[in-house]
Amino acid sequence: MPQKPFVSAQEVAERAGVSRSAVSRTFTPGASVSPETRRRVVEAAEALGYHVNHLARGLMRNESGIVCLIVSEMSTPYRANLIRAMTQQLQNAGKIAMLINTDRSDGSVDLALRQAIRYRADASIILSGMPDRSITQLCLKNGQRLVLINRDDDQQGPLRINLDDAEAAGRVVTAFVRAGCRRLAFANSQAGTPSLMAREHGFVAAAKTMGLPVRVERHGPTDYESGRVLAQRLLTLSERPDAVFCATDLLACGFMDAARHQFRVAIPDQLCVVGFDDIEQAAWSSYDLTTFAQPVEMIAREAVAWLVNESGQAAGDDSVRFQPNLVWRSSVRGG
Amino acid sequence: MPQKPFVSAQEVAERAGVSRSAVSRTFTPGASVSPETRRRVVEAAEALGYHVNHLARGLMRNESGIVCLIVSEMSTPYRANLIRAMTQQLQNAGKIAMLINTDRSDGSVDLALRQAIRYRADASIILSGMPDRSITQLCLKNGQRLVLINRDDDQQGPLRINLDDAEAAGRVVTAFVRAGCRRLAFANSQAGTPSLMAREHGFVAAAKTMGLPVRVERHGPTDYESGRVLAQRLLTLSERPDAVFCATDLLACGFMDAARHQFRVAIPDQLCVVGFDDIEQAAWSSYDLTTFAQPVEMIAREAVAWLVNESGQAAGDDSVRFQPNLVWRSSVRGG
DNA sequence: TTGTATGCGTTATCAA
DNA sequence: TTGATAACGCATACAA
Repeated sequence: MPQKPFVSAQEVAERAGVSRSAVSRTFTPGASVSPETRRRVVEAAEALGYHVNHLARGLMRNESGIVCLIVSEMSTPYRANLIRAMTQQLQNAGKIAMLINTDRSDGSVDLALRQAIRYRADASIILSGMPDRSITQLCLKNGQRLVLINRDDDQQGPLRINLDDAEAAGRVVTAFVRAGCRRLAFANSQAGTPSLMAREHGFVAAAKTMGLPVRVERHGPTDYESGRVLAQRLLTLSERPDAVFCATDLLACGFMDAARHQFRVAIPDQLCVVGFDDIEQAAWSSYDLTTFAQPVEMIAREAVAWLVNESGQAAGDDSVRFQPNLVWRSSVRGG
Repeated sequence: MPQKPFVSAQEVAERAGVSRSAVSRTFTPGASVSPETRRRVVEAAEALGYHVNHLARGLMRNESGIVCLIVSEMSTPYRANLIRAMTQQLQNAGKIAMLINTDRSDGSVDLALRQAIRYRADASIILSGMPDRSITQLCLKNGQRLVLINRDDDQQGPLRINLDDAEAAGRVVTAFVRAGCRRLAFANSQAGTPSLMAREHGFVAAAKTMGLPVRVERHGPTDYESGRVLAQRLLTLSERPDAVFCATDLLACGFMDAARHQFRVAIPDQLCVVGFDDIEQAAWSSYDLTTFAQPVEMIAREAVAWLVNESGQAAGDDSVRFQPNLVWRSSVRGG
């Protein structure tokens, strides 16, 4: 039950013996105010503990400075790292991040966007889930900018940042073949997101052109435990694969652990493994996993640069595509 | 350069043929409005795509619904998990999280709190760093609630949530002794935060009462790489330790990897290891680390419950203490 | 239950 | 450069 604890520009003005406008101008970059007036205002503000009310400022300027980050499973290494990069870039650009967790229900991405509208966020960045078309249209109509990361949607209006998953997956086939592998497998979750499916299809397609069949297995959520289950499925086959491409590093870690500790499979001697994301753990020496590095910093930079760009929304093609970098480590022979 | 894209209550009122107040009341829980009026308002709002402006509402009510999360190194497993739990709990309580990254400079916690004040956040939750006393006083004076997680500060006013680190550390000595270990070591970073130091001191003190000396080593930031370095230091001693308590799981993972892969030390046969935090990776079978589980969900629940609690700030003693749970795994003999 | 009028803390406009 | 005044969108005291 808050009273009126915050000090207003009015009070500062009175103490400094100037008008509210003078106070406002003092805290508005690029406004004209005399050095003497500024000094008195700053002094009074300091003494009173005055801070500009961004709620009111946002109301006036119709620009809150808020950018919504909409994300599920935010504690997984890749997501957490992306959030870190995003908040940092946003702050550098003078914006502030509002974080919305969509772990609960399925329509919660829409709910999150509604929340973004209520707080008059200047923009929303969607890291997971797919919003309904009607709600994205509502955002855009309300002048709110939208960024979709790895969503691979074909909607016009939002900025779409994607990786070339299929092309990357193709490179894995080449690597496996060079390492002398012939019995390929793909380990995926059942999440079915565009990125994951693109990796799967890209891998299968590239293998097909080389005349190699691929055993595809899918299971559960995209996490460590699913990786273990997938290893149990693939390593108990009569025809055991000698190379596995896991859709993410988390799956790969689980897969490798089960392969080594449960099935006594030597990596890379008996089995080559490749992951995706280059999470921190991939570099840990227990895994030393060959994987694709997502250009997290570039993604964040690109997204924020587009958001703060004043040139309307017509910046030509609002779609950016990055090539993930293959990081060679010891989970694949040769290299 | 946003125009006037958002639809206001005024427009809804006109379309519904009622007054602005009627619209306001329709969206204010517990306000008196007739079913018929409500129906017409809701219909008009739906058609126009109206959403209450929380900036304006916050201005009126002097309550923004915003809670600031101030955190550094937010992509580390423990922090990321705490952020996830916090955002979830906040949303359940009808609040929204604003995330501020303080990775950059040292005074940035103060800067973050200033930002929180500017957005008139109802509360701030500090997960890392120590704010200056003057700035916390400013927050409190402005009616903003403050929660300090694992900061172990003695300030009055904020809610302080802490673990009993020292007591937990004492239990590790007992476990090591039971496992037959005699040459104890403590591996710490140079961060010097209250939690880490409490673990160190608690461990050393408990060992002393049992007449056992402890080799303490500190190095770098609190991460995986430091764990490796610490292993290099401790495992090249002429008198090699047979038990190591690492201040965090991240340090422990690095330590174990270096111990096994670089020094061919068998865990737990030749060396017992205990960590702290129970991050997800601690349960991965490459580590299977005995460690202390932080009650993350309870911490988040407690913090949010205190924040939304209407009963002034005089809820007696604003300090909560949790006992971390020792999770037994295979990095310690016996168990 | 409904409408009218007032105020929340800003910034933008305009005249001085 | 400065100050008075009008918005911004909403909630609420009060009168009807």
